[in-house]
Amino acid sequence: MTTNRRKPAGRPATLPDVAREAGVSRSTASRALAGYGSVSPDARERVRAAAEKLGYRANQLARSMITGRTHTLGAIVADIQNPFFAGVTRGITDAARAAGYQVLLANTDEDVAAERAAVKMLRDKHVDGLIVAPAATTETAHLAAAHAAGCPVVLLDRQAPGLPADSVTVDNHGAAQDAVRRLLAAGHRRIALVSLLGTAPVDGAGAASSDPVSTGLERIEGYRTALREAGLTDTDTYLRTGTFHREDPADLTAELLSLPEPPTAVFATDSMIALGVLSAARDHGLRVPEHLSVVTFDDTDWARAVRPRISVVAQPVQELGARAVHSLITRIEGTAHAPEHIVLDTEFIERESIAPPRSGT
Amino acid sequence: MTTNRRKPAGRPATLPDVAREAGVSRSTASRALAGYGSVSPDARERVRAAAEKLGYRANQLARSMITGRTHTLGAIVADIQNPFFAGVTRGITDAARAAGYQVLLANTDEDVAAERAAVKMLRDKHVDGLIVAPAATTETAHLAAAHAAGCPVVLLDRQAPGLPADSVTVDNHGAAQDAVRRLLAAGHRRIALVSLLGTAPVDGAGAASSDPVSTGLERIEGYRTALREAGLTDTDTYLRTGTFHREDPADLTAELLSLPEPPTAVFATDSMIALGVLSAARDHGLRVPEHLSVVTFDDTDWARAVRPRISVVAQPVQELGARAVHSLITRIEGTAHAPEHIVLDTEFIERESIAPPRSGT
DNA sequence: GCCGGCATTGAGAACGTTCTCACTCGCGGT
DNA sequence: ACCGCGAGTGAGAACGTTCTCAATGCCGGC
Repeated sequence: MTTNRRKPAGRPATLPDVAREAGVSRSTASRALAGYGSVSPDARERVRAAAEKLGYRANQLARSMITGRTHTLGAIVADIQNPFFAGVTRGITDAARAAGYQVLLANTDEDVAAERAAVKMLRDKHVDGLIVAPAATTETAHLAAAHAAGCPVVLLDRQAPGLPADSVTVDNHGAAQDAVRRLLAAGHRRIALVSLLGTAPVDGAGAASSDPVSTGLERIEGYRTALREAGLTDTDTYLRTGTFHREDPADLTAELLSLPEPPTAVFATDSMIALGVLSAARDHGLRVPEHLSVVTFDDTDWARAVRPRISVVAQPVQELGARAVHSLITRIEGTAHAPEHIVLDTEFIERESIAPPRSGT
Repeated sequence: MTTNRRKPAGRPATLPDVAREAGVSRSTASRALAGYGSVSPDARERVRAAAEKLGYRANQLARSMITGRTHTLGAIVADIQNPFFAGVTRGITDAARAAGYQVLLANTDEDVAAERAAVKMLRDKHVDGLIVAPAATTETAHLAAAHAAGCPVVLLDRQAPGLPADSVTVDNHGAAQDAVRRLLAAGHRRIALVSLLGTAPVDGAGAASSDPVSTGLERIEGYRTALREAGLTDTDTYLRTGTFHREDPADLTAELLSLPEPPTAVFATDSMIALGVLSAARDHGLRVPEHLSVVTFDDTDWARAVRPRISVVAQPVQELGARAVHSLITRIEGTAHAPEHIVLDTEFIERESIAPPRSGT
């Protein structure tokens, strides 16, 4: 009974199949389905019916060959497991899908070489544009090249000075300054900052990382500004920065807490560092906020569920991703215009992790 | 001085450009670069040099048109912001990249319609295969269709009975049973389970969700088995299941804690539910583990940083993703074979969130 | 000297679309 | 009766590869 072998399809129906079924040419079928040019109502309906009957779905690869558009965006982030980037990625995929785009995802682990490789692969696949949280501020030749070659780039969360690309960030300096001010207002004077910056230097050269990312640096500057405002000139005594995959924030904190005059408050530059801080505090038998006040960037789900609930600088993570997508798509579909730098607002969420310092300073 | 306008390239170099530069035909250039057929050492070298000089990169779209392979995998998960899926996605992207594949990502929010739409888009883009954490157990026609049409599917974290697809899961029943046994061993008798299952039913029909996912069900069965083992026949008194986006795990827990005879221990079926449980416990002025013992699936970063540290059933999240990729790629590249069902081991990590119940049962 | 075989090569088709162009109608205006 | 025009249509090129196939040249064996 299955002798009729038209529809069952060994291979999926193509445009010629639809055209044949509808009794028109490929051109007319294409016009009818894509809705351009002019097609008689009759032909249009016959094509529609034929397409439906055969279960026709246009091959996007072939279409992309012609149009030069893949309707695919590349997203290059440091680590999807970091709640910040998870949220950002969520924002990206949702906004992209709403706009009719798909997202090709790549992790870099803050490694510039991995980022370069990712850009290469994504461009080979002809993504229409790139959303990148760059691993380094200065080594951005691959991004500049992509941009120049007509594959627009929008920077996410981080700036890259020389690059004529759009960017979507928050006011890290201001937000950090504000957070530290709150600690100062509670009476703290010995306020630490714990952060992780950049990747391990390639040459065994040095102490600091070779090329830290802008975000961390701005937060540190905000911290320093707040301290100076309060008349504290020695802004780096309690400043601890480590390197990704090398230092553990918990160790950095442990060292701080073992100081003769340990800090009474800690400012963590992201949620994963805050976890290390909390862990170290516990190991030292310190209670938050009685013995140690804690503030961190990023309002993760656990920050409002743990005891005490943690006061945080909340970033609009999903919106960050969504705005990046919109910037990118306007640039893809629109005309050339000067790079725009979108700066979104953060929100300080006061909870229970800040208290006045125990005894006097 | 820039009159020579060969290399500067208005458009990227194509194979004909390379062939011309090397003084050979397209065919030879293609053979030299792809490394098949036979090419003289001389020609091979000239082509290589020409390609390098022009900065030639093969257009993967065009290649895919011919070969029928895109070297792209589709990953369809419920919610990338859930740490479990974030970890799984990390495993997927890493394993895929190592194998020379890219990953197209889609979120479903546990919504079958969204899943269907995602499958459609991804197949239009001609992904070589699909990794899916299906939102429903029975509504899998779109997955079966993809599989039958030569777009292999591997199920991740969840089973779908009728589907002849590979799967990678953990032993949810056993792991849940083991976790509840630990609570029983600590002396608990009133042990609750809090879970979220399926999506809201489309018709306003009913109490329970229409088509819950296998994972949650298996965990519930494991819980029941453990209780029955211990001679507790009434296994559903403290069983609370809600619906995604409708019920809040914290509310479910709050209701349990307000019971005349409240549970002395709670088993959460994933980390986001555990957060709700913890939150509700805090709101009721209950301390963990003194007043309430807590165990959960998923070893997230915060579980070992908060006080008390939470005992968990750790799933090998990254490996789950990596194994799914490997299964999928062997099926893509290999010959047809019977569906294989990989079951990975979980590990119970004992920490500080379990204590004997306060007074008597 | 002839023939079989192998290495090397290039012409051209194919993949499934979109797009440009030229052609044929039918109709209304002059 | 003729022209112009617009709607509708189809032929064919184009996108940038891979792949099939036939042709060429060279070599050694007989």
